[in-house]
Amino acid sequence: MELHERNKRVLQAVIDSYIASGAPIGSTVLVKKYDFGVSSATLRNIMAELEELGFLTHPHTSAGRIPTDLGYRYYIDSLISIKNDADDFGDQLRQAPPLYSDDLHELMEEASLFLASLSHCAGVVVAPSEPEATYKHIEFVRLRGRQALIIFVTAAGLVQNKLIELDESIRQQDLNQFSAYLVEELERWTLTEVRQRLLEKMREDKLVFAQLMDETCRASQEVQERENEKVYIGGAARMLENPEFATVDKMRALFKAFEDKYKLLKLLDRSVAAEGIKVFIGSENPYFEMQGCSMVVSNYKAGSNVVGTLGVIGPTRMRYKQVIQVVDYTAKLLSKLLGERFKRGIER
Amino acid sequence: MELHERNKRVLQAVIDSYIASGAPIGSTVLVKKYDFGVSSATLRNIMAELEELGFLTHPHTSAGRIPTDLGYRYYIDSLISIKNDADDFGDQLRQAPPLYSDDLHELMEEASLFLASLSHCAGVVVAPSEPEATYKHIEFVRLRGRQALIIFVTAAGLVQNKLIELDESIRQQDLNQFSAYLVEELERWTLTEVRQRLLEKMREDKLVFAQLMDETCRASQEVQERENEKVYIGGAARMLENPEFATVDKMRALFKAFEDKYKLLKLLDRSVAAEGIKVFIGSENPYFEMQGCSMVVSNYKAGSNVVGTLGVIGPTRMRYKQVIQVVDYTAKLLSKLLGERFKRGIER
DNA sequence: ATTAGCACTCTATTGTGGCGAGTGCTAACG
DNA sequence: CGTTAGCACTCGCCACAATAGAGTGCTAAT
Repeated sequence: MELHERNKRVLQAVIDSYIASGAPIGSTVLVKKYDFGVSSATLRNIMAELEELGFLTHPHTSAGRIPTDLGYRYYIDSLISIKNDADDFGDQLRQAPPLYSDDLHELMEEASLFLASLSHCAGVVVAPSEPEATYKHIEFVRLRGRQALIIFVTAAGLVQNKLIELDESIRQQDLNQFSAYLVEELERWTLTEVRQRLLEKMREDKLVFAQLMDETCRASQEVQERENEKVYIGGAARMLENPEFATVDKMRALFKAFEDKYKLLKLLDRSVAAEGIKVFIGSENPYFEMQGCSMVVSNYKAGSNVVGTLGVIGPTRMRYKQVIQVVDYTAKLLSKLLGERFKRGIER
Repeated sequence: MELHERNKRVLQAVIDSYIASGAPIGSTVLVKKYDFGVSSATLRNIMAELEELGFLTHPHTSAGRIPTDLGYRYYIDSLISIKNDADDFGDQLRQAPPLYSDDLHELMEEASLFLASLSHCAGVVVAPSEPEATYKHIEFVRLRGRQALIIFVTAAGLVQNKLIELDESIRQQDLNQFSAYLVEELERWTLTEVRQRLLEKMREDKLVFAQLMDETCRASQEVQERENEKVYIGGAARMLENPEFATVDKMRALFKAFEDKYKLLKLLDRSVAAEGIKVFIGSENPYFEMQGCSMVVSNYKAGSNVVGTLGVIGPTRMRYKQVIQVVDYTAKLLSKLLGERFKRGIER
């Protein structure tokens, strides 16, 4: 769909103004704020045209225009040109306090808060999912009685643990030996492969470690599933700063939606495949039935692999230009941190 | 302060009704709902008396009575008798889905959500703080280059980790040996004591492990501090169900307050000393300047030691009878879980 | 001490009219 | 034909008034 140059500029002006003020934009306001060289009557004609095309609407007869979802879509796809724009956000981004935690969980949480504070929306980070069983280390620690802790250290330096029941006959010494064996094998094979090899090798041998191996695989899987379900939502209260959520019902609906992390996860996972920034406007996201919300999401990597998704959820009327920069910057920042720290581990 | 029996009953009736309905209670309502055997005029006199004593107030001349903070205080201290009451909550509590996670972090989060869902308020759990350095296991895992992960397993089965820089000259084999040495010593001594002994023993020996030991102590301290700052807030959105937070400003203030976890921590820590349930009504809690909020808190234990605090934050007009039961039950439940699982570890 | 009765107070709700912003349409203009 | 000035019309917003209703406080009687 191609518009005349002037109409494009009008559409952009309306959306810019509306994003800035939150109030419907009338023709006279445009005349005063922008220099189109035409009268308000002409602008009215243009706006009527844009409305007919579905880019604008107005809440009632005697109100100014506001963008439709389609209008925002066109705005995002064709009208935003960050380069030329005065509102480059880079300086502020670089001045923001960086992420510093060395604990991966905390790092994710920091990232979500970072996103939130810079975008004035809710920040969302989906925990990194690593390819199956790329462990750097596996350790068994006996607690009391039959209970023991199995500890996994992933290639990315993430430490996970799970409580298991262990046969009393297995001594800590055996465990250490088994752990050492595993660690060595994991240099070359994945956990399931190791299991396969171990079973073959042991067919004639005693089967005491076979059970332990199964237990380990099961624990690994469970721990990984648990990890994959993690979604960090930071600064949800930031959303309340926006006047669109000024009614109690809207707020309540919003927080209800945030509580259902699983749905959110599904929604975000959809975007994991393609790289780059993606913007979902209002009704465009089917799972998230929250009205009037948009998402700006991107992927982050560890080394050369895409491992997770992060982004921002805010009102459809958000400062896309800035938010897109924030999300992009954060994704790159997180990728850099993960890459720097654990490059070797991940790339193997 | 002793009231006449009848006046007590009136005060209780007013507060019960107000908690149930949220609207100011008039004299005629009381006559209809309760059987005091007196007319509304007498009740008006009684209520005027109670107001003079500071237990009740009314928002404007032609409105019914609502409790003051002092009124609630008297209600909590003298009028609540759970035993006799029909609204025993025990059955519902026992029917609630239990806490099941074996990961301590998740267990805390589950507990906070458990509190929230049963109380319809926000649930808060302060992470357990264990006495200094009661570790069950310490492990070193080399990542790439100088980086290594140091992993602590506390007596309660909590796994903590911290990234450290390590001299390249130290081989993984040395690390394993050192770890084995530490684990053995930790059976009898705390980490700082081990450090002391090691330094004495090594004075003449090579000092390579002294540095590692220092690093370990520092990491331990940092990890512990990090742990002690953890506050789990579950179901904050539950608060929105209460009509008192129907205005946007209240909501915003509330969530702002929740975001400042540090203040909350301070507030909750104050109650760690004494055992049993405590109720802080409205303005009684100085740090938490949120108007119209009360807290019901208790401690939980691991074995015989008090290790943490948990509770509920909600509107001053909350169902104290139920909430007190919920908090008590949850505290005992969590204590039981921790005690069962890690009894031997903690008690050593 | 308790009660019935009544005047009084204050809130919440509903209805009304005026104001202002902004549109859509028409007719005139270059 | 695109642009513009002018004007009637629509609708939300706000202030104001009128009304109904709930509940109190006081007084006098029991």
